[in-house]
Amino acid sequence: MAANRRPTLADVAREVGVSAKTVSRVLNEDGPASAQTREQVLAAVAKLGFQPNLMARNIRVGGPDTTVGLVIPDLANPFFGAVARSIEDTVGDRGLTLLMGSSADDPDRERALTDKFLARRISILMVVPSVGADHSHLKTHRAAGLPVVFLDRPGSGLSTDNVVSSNRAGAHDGVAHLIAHGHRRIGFVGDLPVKLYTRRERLAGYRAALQEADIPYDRSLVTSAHDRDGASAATAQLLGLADPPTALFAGNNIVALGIVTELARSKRRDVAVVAFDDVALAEALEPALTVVAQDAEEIGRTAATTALARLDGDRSRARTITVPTRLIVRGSGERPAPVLQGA
Amino acid sequence: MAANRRPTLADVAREVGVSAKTVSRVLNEDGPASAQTREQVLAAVAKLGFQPNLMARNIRVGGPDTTVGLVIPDLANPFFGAVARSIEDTVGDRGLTLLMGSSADDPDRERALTDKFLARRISILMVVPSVGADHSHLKTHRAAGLPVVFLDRPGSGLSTDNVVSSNRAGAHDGVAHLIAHGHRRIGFVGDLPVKLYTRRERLAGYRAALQEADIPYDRSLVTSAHDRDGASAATAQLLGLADPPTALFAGNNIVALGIVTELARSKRRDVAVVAFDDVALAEALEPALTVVAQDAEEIGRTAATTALARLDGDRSRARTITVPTRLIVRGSGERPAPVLQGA
DNA sequence: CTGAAAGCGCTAACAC
DNA sequence: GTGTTAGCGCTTTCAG
Repeated sequence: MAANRRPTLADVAREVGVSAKTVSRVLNEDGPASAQTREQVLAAVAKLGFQPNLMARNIRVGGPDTTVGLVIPDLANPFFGAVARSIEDTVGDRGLTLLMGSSADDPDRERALTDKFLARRISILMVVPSVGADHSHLKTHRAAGLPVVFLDRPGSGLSTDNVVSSNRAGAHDGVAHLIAHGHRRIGFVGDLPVKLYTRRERLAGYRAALQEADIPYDRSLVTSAHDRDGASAATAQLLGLADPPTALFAGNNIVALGIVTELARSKRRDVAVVAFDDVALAEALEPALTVVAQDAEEIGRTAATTALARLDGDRSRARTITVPTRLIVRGSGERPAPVLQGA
Repeated sequence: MAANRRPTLADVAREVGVSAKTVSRVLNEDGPASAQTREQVLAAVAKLGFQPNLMARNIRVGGPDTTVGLVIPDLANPFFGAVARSIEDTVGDRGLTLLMGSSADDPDRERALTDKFLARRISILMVVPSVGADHSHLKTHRAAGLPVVFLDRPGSGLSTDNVVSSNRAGAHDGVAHLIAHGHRRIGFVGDLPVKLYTRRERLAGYRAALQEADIPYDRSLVTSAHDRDGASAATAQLLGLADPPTALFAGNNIVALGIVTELARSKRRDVAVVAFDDVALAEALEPALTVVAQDAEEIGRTAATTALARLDGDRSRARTITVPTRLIVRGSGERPAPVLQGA
C-alpha cells in the first residue's frame, strides 16, 4: 500500500489507448498531436497523477541533468546564502535547479560532494574551493564539456573560470580609510587558515595601504580567527598589547561580528573598525560600522552567466573575473586616534 | 572534442576484458569477485576516470533518488540557512544530498519547485509552505511512500508532519517581558502577509500577553512589513502616532533589522524592543537586543529525523512538533517607559 | 566466481 | 497524426 508504484508513461498510454510515444509527444510538445488525443492524454495524466521521471528522460536524451552543483563552505553564512540566491535566480531562467552542499572548508568533504554531484551528471559545477583541495580530477569533466566555476577563491590544479572579489584593492581602501583618519596602529584580524586565498589577498591589501603611508608593518598586530568567538578573543588579545592598535580591520563578516561583539562587551568605543564584507546590522551600531562591501549578488550572477555561456559553447580562455568591492563609510572608521602623550 | 563522451560501465568492462556486470559487482561490492579482477577493474576505473551514472542506477533500481528536496522562502535569509544546514548535517549521514530552491513565498514558484523535485524522484520533501499554497496534490506521493515535512509553518490540504517554533508562547513571553518592565503601549510589527501562520500565531501571543496584564488591544499599534525597509517605515509610522508606543515587538528577524535600523537612524534610544528570532549583532547593539530566539538547528534536525523515520517505515499518525523558543534577555526590553505626566 | 539477457522509464529515429 | 523499434547506463535474474 505504501509502496504504491508511481504511474509511468506506459500507464498513461494504456489508460488512453495510445502508444507511449504519443503521450511523450503531447507532454513535451514535440511532434504533432490531434486536439482529441491531446485532451485525452492530459486528462489521463491528471487522473493518474502522472509525473514524468526526469532521470529516465535525461538518461535517454544523453544530455546532462538540469541541475547546478554548488559547494559552499557553510549554508548558514549569509554571504554565501546571498551568492547562492543570486546563482539560483540566474540559472533558474534556464530551468536549472540547485544541488547544494556545505564543505565546512574541508577538502575531503568538498571532494565527496563534488563526486556525488558529478555522479548525478550536473550541468554546471560551482565550488568555493577549500584550502588544500586539488581540482585536477575535474579535468576529465571539463574536457567532457562540464562548465566549472570557482567562486570567492580560485581553484587549483585546473585552469578554469574564477569569480572573486577585489580583495586586495578592497582591503587597501578600507585600511587607507583608517589611515586617513589618523590611525597608524591598525590591527588585522584575518580569517583562517592563513593560506586561505581571501586571507592572503586582504592581508596584502592591508600591507599595501600601510606601505603607502610609510607605516611599518608590525607582525604583532596581525592575528587570525576561524569563528566569531575566536575573533573576539583575538580582539581582546590585540587590545591587551603594550602598544595596542587604535583601529582594527576585520578580514571577513564572521570576524567582524566577533570584533564588534568584543568591543561592545568591553565598552571600548575608542577603537575604530572597518570590516571586509557587510553585515546585517552595520548601520544600527554605534558608531555605525564602516565596511568594504562585497557584491554577493553580482558574484553569483557573474559566475552563473559565465557558466551558462560555457554551456552554450563558449570556448574562450578561462578568465578570472574580479567583482569590485565598495567602501561604505558609516562612521566606525572615522574616530580619531586618542591623543598620545608625547604628541 | 568538447563533447567527449564520458566513460560508461561498458567501457571499463571492455578495457579489462570482463562483462559489465562484473564491473558493477566490484563497484557495488555486490556478489563475489576474485582479487585479480577486482584489482584490474579498479585500475581501469581509475585510468578512465569512470564515475557511475547515478541516474541510470536509480532508474534501474526503481528506488527514489538519494536527494532531499527543500523549498525555503529565501536562500539568503540566515534563519532558513541555519535550518538548511542542520537538515544537511542530519540527512548527510544517510548519504542524502540537498536539492534546494527558494519560493519567495510565492505559491506558484513553490509548486513549480516541488514538481521539479518530484520529477527527480527525491527521497524526502521538505517545504516551508507559502501562504495560499495547497498541498493536496502531494497525497499521491505520500501514498507512494514519500515523506513530506512542512517547516516553520504547517502545510494545508494534506495531513503530514509539521515542525514549527513555539510561536505563540514565544511571542507571549517576549511581550510579557516588556510589560514586566512597565510598558503598556507596545507596538507590534509583524511579517506579511497577514494570513501567514507565523504572523497570526505571534500576534496571538502578543494579544494573550496584553490580556493577561489587562492592557486593552489597540489595533492602531499593530502594523506589518514585508521587508527591512518596510519595517523601518512601519516603525516611523508607529512612533509618529499621537499616543505612540514606548516599546516595539518585532515579528521576525527581518522586521527586527528594520526596526533597529530606524531607531538608530532617528536616535530613539528611549524605545524598548524585543524581537522574535535572533539576529547576528544583537549583543553588540546599545542596548543589546533582547530576543525570542528560535532554535533553527533543532528545527532542521527534528524535521530531518522525522522524515528519515518515515523513510524507514514509520507509519504512525502525522505529528506537529513544536520546537521551543527561548527568551534571551540582553537589555533592550528593560528600558523603563518614560515617566508620564500624570504618574 | 562470472556472463547473457532482460528491463527500469523514457525518447530518437524511422516507419506508416 | 501515430506506432514500432531500439537503446541510454545500469542492475536484476538466471545460467553456467
